[in-house]
Amino acid sequence: MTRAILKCNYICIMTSNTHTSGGSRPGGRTARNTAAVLQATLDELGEHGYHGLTVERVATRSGVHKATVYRRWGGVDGLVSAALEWSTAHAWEPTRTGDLYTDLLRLAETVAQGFTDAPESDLSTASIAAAISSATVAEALRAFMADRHARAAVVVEEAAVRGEVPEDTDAHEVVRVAVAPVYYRLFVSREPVTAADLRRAARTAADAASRGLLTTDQRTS
Amino acid sequence: MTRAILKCNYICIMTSNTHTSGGSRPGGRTARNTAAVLQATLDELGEHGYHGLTVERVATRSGVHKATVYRRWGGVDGLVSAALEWSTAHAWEPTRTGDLYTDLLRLAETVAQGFTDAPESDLSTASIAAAISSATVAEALRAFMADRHARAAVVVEEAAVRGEVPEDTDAHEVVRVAVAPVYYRLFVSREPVTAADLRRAARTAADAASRGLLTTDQRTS
DNA sequence: CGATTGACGCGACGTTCGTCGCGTTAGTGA
DNA sequence: TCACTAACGCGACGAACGTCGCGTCAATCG
Repeated sequence: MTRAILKCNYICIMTSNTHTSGGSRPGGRTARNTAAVLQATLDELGEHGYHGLTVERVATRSGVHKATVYRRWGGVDGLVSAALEWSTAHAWEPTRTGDLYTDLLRLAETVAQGFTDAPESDLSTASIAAAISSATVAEALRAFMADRHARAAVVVEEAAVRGEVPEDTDAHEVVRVAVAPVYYRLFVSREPVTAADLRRAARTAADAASRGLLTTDQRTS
Repeated sequence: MTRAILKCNYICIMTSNTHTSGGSRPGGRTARNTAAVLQATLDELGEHGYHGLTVERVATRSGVHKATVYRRWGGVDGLVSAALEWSTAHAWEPTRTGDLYTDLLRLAETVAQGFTDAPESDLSTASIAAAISSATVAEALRAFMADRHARAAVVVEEAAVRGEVPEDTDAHEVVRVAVAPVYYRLFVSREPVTAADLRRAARTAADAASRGLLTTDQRTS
């Protein structure tokens, strides 16, 4: 399943994770192991989820010895963290349609799909879960989300240029208002996420922004 | 630590969990074990968090045998689920000040404190984490949140009566818009949650509601 | 091309987890 | 009060987890 994407991952990891070893010998075998292990981690996450993610299974599947995995990644959390950090390198761009509401709707749809349909949904969900227990994963998730936020903010800044929203609109806050309800339904209230919910979230964020409710100098009592 | 509250829990569990055994013998020993085990679960959650929650430790601390815990609760997820279901019974009421913004602010503050300062913060966090891996906990969390949502919606309905917001305002959506950013920062973007953030979330929800952006018949393209 | 040395493979070890069968205890109802 | 039986206590068991010491391999550099 999803062989094409996984193959892509394989190559990306091989070329981008030479720095992961950090030390003095980023040689071919180490990089090859890194690729195999992270690939196996993603596969295992897809089949058994975060709860069923085991170092022993990852080691067996990747062909790398168990002790090596423990030495280099420290355990399950380290594996998830490494996989998440790789995702940060995998650049992402928001779709820009020239209309703020539509852009935010695409954003919300991306989030919803990213935790349900998408091939990386298991990694995404695992990251949320692992970040609660592990400070390492929490930091990796924070960095990942900061990167995505910075990229997503572009759609709001362009809307400001077009005059759709005030100049001093807080782009990050607009993004938050648009996507937060999606995460809330997925992980907290456990309500289903319908297409109408996504539209409402995007509509609320866009309208609130255009009416100047989400400016940077908002002084709230 | 927090002995008074835990004592309260103890009594509540003893009296309210007679139905938990469900079957034909809700006798004194069973109820006593239930109280001891759930109490130990809360204590362990407070000391070691969800990641460090172990059936064996809960059994030892409660004085109930390990096999019994596995039989009745099935494992760690069952313990968290049972503790969460008890919390649902522990009725909660939102503070009502007569002003929608202030009420929503109190709501957001309650959420933020409920995951950081409060004595039950460990249970709350554990529930979010466990619900990702366990369908049982997910259902318990859904029921819990549905109850809280229904109770919180009152502040919006009263605002509608006062004329602060349109009659056809979607009370649940207003609550969602007010609290979702808090959860988002806590568990997803991993940003700090400041008092200003809480005020902004409440302000946005209150303003959006008063301007008719959150009505039930909102037809979004 | 050969020496160096960091990373890896290997197997064994102690620990913890979750399950099982059986004997005992203690609520329940006559 | 007494028999009944559901629930519990108990100890042992296999399996999986995570760690360790040691021998080997291969990437790097002279």
